[in-house]
Parts: sequence; C-alpha cells; structure tokens
Amino acid sequence: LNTPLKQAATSQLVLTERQPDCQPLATPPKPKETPPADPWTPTFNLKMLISAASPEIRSREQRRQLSDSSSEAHLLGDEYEKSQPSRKEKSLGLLCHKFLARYPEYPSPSQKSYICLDEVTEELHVERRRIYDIVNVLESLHMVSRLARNRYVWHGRHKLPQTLQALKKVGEENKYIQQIQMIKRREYEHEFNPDSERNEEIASSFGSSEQSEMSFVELPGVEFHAASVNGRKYKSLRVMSQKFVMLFLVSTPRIVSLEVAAKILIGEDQLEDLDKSKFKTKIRRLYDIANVLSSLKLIKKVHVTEERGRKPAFKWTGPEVLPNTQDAKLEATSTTSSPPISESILSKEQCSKALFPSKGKQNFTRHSSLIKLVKSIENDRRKIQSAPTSPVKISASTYQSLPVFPNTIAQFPAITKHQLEGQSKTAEEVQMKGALSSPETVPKPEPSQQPALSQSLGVCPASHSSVSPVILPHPQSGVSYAIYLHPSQAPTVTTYSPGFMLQPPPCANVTGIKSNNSKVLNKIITEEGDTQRTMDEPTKSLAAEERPDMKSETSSQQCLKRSLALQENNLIKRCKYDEESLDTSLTFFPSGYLIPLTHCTHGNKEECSNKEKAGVCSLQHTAYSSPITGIIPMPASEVKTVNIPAFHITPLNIMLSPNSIAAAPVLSNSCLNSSSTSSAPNPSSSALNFMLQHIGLISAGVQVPANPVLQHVPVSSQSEYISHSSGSTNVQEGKVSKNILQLNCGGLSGNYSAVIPLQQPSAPKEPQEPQAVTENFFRTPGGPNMEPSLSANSDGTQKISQGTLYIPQRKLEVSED
DNA sequence: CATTCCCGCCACCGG
DNA sequence: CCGGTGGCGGGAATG
Repeated sequence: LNTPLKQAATSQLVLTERQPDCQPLATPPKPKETPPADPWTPTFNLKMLISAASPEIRSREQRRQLSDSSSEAHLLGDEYEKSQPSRKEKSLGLLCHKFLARYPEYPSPSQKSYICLDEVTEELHVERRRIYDIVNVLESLHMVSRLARNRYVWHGRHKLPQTLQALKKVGEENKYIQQIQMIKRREYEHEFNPDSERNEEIASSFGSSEQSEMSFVELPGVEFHAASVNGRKYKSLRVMSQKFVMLFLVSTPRIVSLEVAAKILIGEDQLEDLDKSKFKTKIRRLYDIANVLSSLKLIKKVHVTEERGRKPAFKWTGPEVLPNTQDAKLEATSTTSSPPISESILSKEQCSKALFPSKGKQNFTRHSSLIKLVKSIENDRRKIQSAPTSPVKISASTYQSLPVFPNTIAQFPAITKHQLEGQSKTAEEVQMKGALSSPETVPKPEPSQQPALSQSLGVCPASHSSVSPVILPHPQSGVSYAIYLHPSQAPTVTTYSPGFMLQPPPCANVTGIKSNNSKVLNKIITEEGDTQRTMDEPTKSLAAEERPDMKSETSSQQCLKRSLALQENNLIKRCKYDEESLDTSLTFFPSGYLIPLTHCTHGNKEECSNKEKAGVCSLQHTAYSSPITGIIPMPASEVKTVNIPAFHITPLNIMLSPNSIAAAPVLSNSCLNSSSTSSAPNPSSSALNFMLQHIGLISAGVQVPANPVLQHVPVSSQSEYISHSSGSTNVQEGKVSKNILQLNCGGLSGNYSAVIPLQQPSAPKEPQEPQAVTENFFRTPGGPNMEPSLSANSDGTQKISQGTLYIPQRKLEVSED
C-alpha cells in the first residue's frame, strides 16, 4: 500500500488503448515502428545511435515522462499517444547504454573525464538510484572509480583487461569451478529424488568459498576512494558483480546460468540460509548486473536447455583473458618488497593503499570468514570420506590463448609473435599484477608492507593450501598431452566435433584437461539477442556436450529438430553407455577420443605452492613457448593409449588411492588451487579450436557453426568438409578390444590413436573407477621431483599417462530470438 | 503462470 | 543531522 501505484494506472490505460488500434491481429504486439526522431535532448542522437545497436529495444521512447504532465490533458484524450513508456524504455540496460554513450570507451589518459551524478541523472532523466546501479557495476570493473560524492572518474575500458585477468585469477582461487560443479550435481540428484534430502546436503555446502569473501578486487592502478571501498560493509553489487564475472571467466563454456550464479553467490556469504526469498533477491540483483554487463557487451543472454527445460543464462562475449605471462615476468622482476612497477600512471601510495587497506575493521565485520574457513575444512574432510562417486568435472582453463580480438585468425600469428617478443609491450598489458589478493580474507591482518602485493600470482592464499589435503607442488616439465574428447553418447551428438577433435593439434599449447561429468553439461544454449553475430566464437565450436543417456526421448526430439548428428555418431554411439549407467558417476564414463598431443613445454610457470615466491617461479617456459606453440607434436608411437580417467588432469601430480573415491573432489580442489595459482596455461577449448584453425586443420569457415540448426548445415557435410579440408586427418577405423575402442587417425604430424573406453555392460558402476587418478607428472625441474606415481590405479585401466585434455561435447544450439 | 526487473522505501554511512 | 548511497523486496510488465 505504501508504494504508490504511480503511473502504473496511466500506462496501463495507454496500453489498452493502444492495443485496439494497433493491431487486432495476432501479429506480435510489439510495436515495431520507430519513433520519429524528435530530439529533445542534446544527447538524443547519441541515444538513437545506441539504441540502434540494440535492436529490440528501440521504439519511441521518451517524451512522456516529464514533458507530458502538462500536455497530458489533451494528449491523454486521444490515444495517439504512441509513446509507450513501456518498461523496456526504462530498462537498466538501455539506461546504461545511454550512460555509456556519454563517455569514450577508451578515453585518452591525459584528459580524464569526470562523472557527476547529478548531471547524469538529470540528463538521462532517471532516478539517482538507477545510476548507482550502473556505476556500481562499472566500478567493479574499474571502468570508473569514485572520487567523492557525486563524482566519479571515467576510465573507460582501458583497465578492463587487467581487471578481467585479476578477476579470473581470483575466481580460480576460489574454487568456483568446483562449486559450480557441485551445484549442478546436486541439482541433478534432486531431480530424481525430489524430497529426499539426504545427508547430501553435505555436498551442498560448497566447498569453502571462504576466502575472498567479501573482498573487492582492486587493481593497483586504480585509484580508489579511500576507505570507501574496502572499508565498509560493502554488501554487494560491486562485489557481486565481480564474482559474477569471475564465474564466466572461470567456467569453461563461458556460460553461466542465473540460477547457478545465484546459488554460488549466496553460498559464498552465508551458506546458512538457503532461503527462497534470498534467492529471489539475488536473482533480481543478478539481472541488474547482467543488464549492465550486457550493455558493455561483455555478456549476452542465452538460454540453456537441459532436460528440465530452459533456464536463463548468460554467455560471456567479452574478451578472453590472457594468461598473464608477462605478468609473471613482471612479478619476477618486481618481486621484492619494492612497490610494483606496474603502470606509470599509478602512484605508489595508491597501490599501497589498495594493498593494505586500512584497518582491519572489515575483518571483523566479516567475522564469518574464520568460521567459514573452519567449515570448509570440515567439508573437505567430509568430502574425502563421503564423496560421491561421480567424478568432478574440472575444467582447468587457465589459459586463454586468445587475446582480445579473436575473430580474425589472421591476427593470430601476429599477436603471438607479439607476445613472444614483446616483453614490455604496452603499458596496459603489463600492469596486471597483484593486489588482488584480498587482504581481508586473511584471518590475521597483515601488518604492512610488501608481501601481499605483487603476488597476485604467487601467493596462494594460505587458507587454501592448508585446507586441501593434497597439494603437490607442481613442477613443470615437458609433458605429453593428450586430448581426450568425449563423444557424446547422446543420440544427438554433435557431429562436427569429432571431426576435428581427432586431429592432433600440432602446436597447441594445451595443457588443461577437463573432465566432464554428468548431465551438467547437456544443454542447449539458445542465444537471444543480437543477430548480428559474426562468425567468431571459436569457443562455441568446441563446446561439447555430454549427456546422460536417459531421457532419450527429449533428446531425441531435439535430435530431430536438428537433423544433424545422427549418422556420424554411429561410431560413437556404440560407445554410449547403457542406460543404467545413468547414475551420476557413470555419466562420465570416459569415452572419447584420445588425442595425444605432445610435449607441452610450457610448464606452469610458477606454482608456488607454498614455498616459492613469485620471483622464484620460472617463467621462462612461457617465455619461449608461444601460446599456441606450447605443444610439440609427438609421434604416435610415443603416445600411449591411456585409460580415461574420470577426472581431469591437471598439471599437478596427484596421487589418489584407487579406492578413495572421495578423494576425487578433494583432489580436484587442490588441483585447482594450485593450477589456479599458477599461471600455467591450461588449454581452453576455444584455444584449441583456434589453434586448429590456425593450423589449417579446420577452415575458419567451417568452424563449427554456432548454431547448427539455424545454419542448416548438415552435419555430415560438415564433417566431410572438415576432413577434406584438413585432408590429412581422418579417422580410419576403430576397433574394439576389451572395453576400449580404439581409433586411429592419421594426422598431419603422424598417426594418433584415440581410445574410447566402452563401458562394459556388465560392469556395475564402479565406484572406483572414475577416480582413477589422472595425473601427469611434471617433474620438477630442479627440486625434488614429484615422482609421478601414476600407479595410482591398480588395474591397468585406470592409469592415465600424462595430461589429457578432455573436451566434453555439448550440443550448442543457438537461436536468437 | 513464469520470467524479468523497475520502483522506491528506508537503513546506512560519511561528512 | 543531512543528504548521498545502495540493500532489498513488492509487485508491475512482459513473455
């Protein structure tokens, strides 16, 4: 009752009036007509321009609000009122566009532009509150920073790359990937037993999250308003926004569903209440944030369709984040206590401020952090003991080879070279380093000085390491890698992937592995929004999906829908596991193509598990291996067929006892941590794809169509095309032995074989099987070498040799509305 | 009905 | 104490 209905009534009126004359027909009610330009604002043209960018939303806009009150009298009478204030016109997204239009994306450093909230609100005709929403998220990306009351400085996108890099790093440090996995898994389980709460809530508690709690990620170069940012109980938007972004940067297909995001964000601070209302609120906030991010074109809305229906999600469309190679270098140089060099622009004072935010007050506020830490430890322990059988999927995608402007393949080489040589490079690139670590998370306040800083990289939050049981230093060394592709068992397998999957990427710098897991991945993504999407998105192409077989019905329908896929999979289909395997763990059953890559030179740069300091980390590796060339093709002979581990492999050496299933999750965590810490590049599917293209195995044009359906490209043709174009590659045959299907294919650089384990019908879900540990060993160069004890598995099957890159297949369906 | 998310109350906070 | 901030959630608009 307190909220005035305000204009609602009027608008309603207008609406109703309008409808009749508009179009009685079923045709979409949405008014297409563009409003006659009628500038009433200096910025009008700008707006128009902007709105042009966003197809949907245009429409006659303004007028109304202020102007009409007076004219309302007469206007009201007749409905020629085309002005339909419509909600969209007031959307945060549009507002944000307008806002952004006022400032240059890349303002010249010399002249800073300031933002005065009062002016903005006035010019844009919005309530202040809304501007805060926008500014807050911009602030979280360091695109603006607050100077004082009502005053902000506009930085534009200059800092964006660094920010993203920083966020990514932090995201990796938190175990977001795992958390996501966990959530999905739980969800999955719930599907079948709705009510049984089970003690699984165990799983529910996310693994820790602890650290980084409420910390706002700062950049060294960013000037921040004194105490403000760190100082108070910054409940959210800013932080939430950063975390949201982190989720994108960390998850492999760069798609995050609202639901998952909300859960994670909630879980992070207070795993206690899983309130429903809280969830709703979170979602609301996420929409707010998403709208702004969308305006920035960093993300776009999509829908993921799983068996359960489609859920709103967002896809990252922003720049990929580079591995911070140079970062490392910098780090090395600047390791010591001396202030970070970073960019010239920033002042030392500022840096220090950032690093050592004043008082520990916040620490107290965040009292919970300690508690959480403890909890997380407990959790871990529990997990170890009772971990679900299902393997955890981890995607270590630390490494993004692609710079910001991916599309052009042509650029690639150039860029690479640039990276290799250009040590110094632009200021922008350089600065990244440290400061990210959130000081406050650490239980005890750090006194002063040096440490924190630079280390973004090196320093692993103690908390993590302490918690995770198994942390192995991860040494580095050349290792051979294999790409393990998971053929989807699903009827609708994506066709194309297999085609190129088989090819050994000669020079990919692939190191990561990902294991997929359950249904989590099965989904269809529907994009909505701008139609004008260019070919790009290598990522999409690689996206893989794996699906549990069950539910074939639905999937089958989908299959029909998209005609593709069927055939090609014959081969693959065989691999499909029987239905019963649906139990989560099985889903994963490893099946796929194993592609041996070869040495991966790049080591992880530093993995400073504990002892090492950033400085120590060896960067050299990265230095010489170009992002793309990290791997040297290895002759087939050398390749050993390996069993697919349920898990993913990370550059760490991990040993698992065969039977400790529980260990899996834990391991992954530890892996993650370590991997995250290290800047070691992990392959990302996009990178791979990219690489393949680059190499010529796949033609750019062929690239997996973002939306097969839309494009109507028959799968078969596609695959053919691919194989032809690539020429050298083709799958020759597969033979099944035991439960392994082996494929051999000739590649440019030799023959490779792929192994696809088949599930034995009789085989009961073996709890243990998945756990097979995977590991690849890297020998520590100098130090004690970690002894790759692969032997982890007792039965021969379980072992995996070196790194394996597992790429789950997913069917992506993109459709825009 | 579900999804999206605008609006603005009102608690805070910093000055 | 005041006005800028910005959590937060109702419920309207839209799908």
